[in-house]
Amino acid sequence: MDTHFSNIKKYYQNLLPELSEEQWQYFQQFLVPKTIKKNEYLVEPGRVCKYVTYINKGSLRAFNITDGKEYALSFFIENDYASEYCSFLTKTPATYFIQALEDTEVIDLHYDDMQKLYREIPILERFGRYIAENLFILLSTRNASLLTESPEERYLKLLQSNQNNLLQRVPQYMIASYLGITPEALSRIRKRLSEK
Amino acid sequence: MDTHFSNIKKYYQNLLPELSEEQWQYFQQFLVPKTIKKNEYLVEPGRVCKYVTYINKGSLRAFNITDGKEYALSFFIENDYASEYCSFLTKTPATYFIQALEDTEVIDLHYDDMQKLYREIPILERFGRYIAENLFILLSTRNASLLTESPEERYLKLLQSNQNNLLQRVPQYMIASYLGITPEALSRIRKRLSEK
DNA sequence: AAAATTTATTGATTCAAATCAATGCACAGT
DNA sequence: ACTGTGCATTGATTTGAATCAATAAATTTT
Repeated sequence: MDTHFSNIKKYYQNLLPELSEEQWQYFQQFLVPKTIKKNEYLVEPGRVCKYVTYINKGSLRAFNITDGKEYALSFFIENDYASEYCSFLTKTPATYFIQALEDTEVIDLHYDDMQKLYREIPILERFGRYIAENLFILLSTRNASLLTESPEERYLKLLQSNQNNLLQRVPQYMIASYLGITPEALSRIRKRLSEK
Repeated sequence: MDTHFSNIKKYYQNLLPELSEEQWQYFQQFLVPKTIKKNEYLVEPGRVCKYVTYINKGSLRAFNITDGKEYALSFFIENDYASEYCSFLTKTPATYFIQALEDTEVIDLHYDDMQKLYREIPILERFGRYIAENLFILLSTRNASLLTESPEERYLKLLQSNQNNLLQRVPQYMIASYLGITPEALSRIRKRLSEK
């Protein structure tokens, strides 16, 4: 089996056991593997994001720049789908960057192919639904957290969950901006916590 | 035609023109109209949210209480779907309240019926996908706003959009908590703006 | 219409994080 | 090994919003 596709195949089979081998083979034609070098962009503001991009290996971050300051919106790691999904869905220009944090192997699926596949393999609608539902769940949590928790609480929760060693793989200033604070503020929070 | 269902039917037909009249009739059986009196709860933390609830007339707000303080997560108005959708999707206990801001006419659809309908009328999967996608888009915007904008900017944007006169229908202290600030802070922002 | 309750405004003070600035540290390239 | 660049820490100061407290205005109840 093509090693490029073994992870993504597992991903689909897990979410969608109904998908037959023939359907998968058909689907696979539309998947385009590529690599993104460290610091290169998968998505840039102003351009419509035309792909959903499965991550085989590596990591990316989504961020925007407002008044010269960077704000990390999310991170993506192995087995995630990275996309400026709002732009993708509405065909409007992306509002943020998605950038590789390291050399990253991904698999693209084009918007038009995805729509075509929805028509041809209706069960994939369910897949699209799961994707959107999961993204919604993720964002809901983050939203409640930004609204009701202090930066310190947010940091502690991130520490606890620490998905795929994100904290070890991502520079601290990006974590800070993900938490909605400055690098200095995060440094002080860490100091405060270590003194306890 | 039953007046209860004319709005929701339009809603579905708009989003899903493929849906036949027979399919609609079948679907309609599972819709349960009810009314919620002002200040009553549609959803309460700790209980699993088993319905998605279409709003025919009226409004609701989602909020949680942390350290005795209320935080408004979102508002729902006519032609919205109100639900603690994370709880609904994952069958886990709701984490916040949804409360009627006025006497409100709604139409419930039960989780089990929805799953059943997905199997029986596959095209409805697409509907579920649209719902989740739209919720995701809404939350993305809010998220970026909470992360990158000042309270004053957030208030100005809310003023500009002012969906369905939300600002006229909702007390100021709830708007404040939606913006992530105290009522006092919002009062001062308004004063500052009016002095310009 | 009066009373009671809820909501909004204003002022004084406190507090947490941003900002500004300097230094220290670590790793990458030469 | 040396140099440069990017990242993290620490300190001093400023700033914007929270908090506490009092009053005023608006709504609801009786």
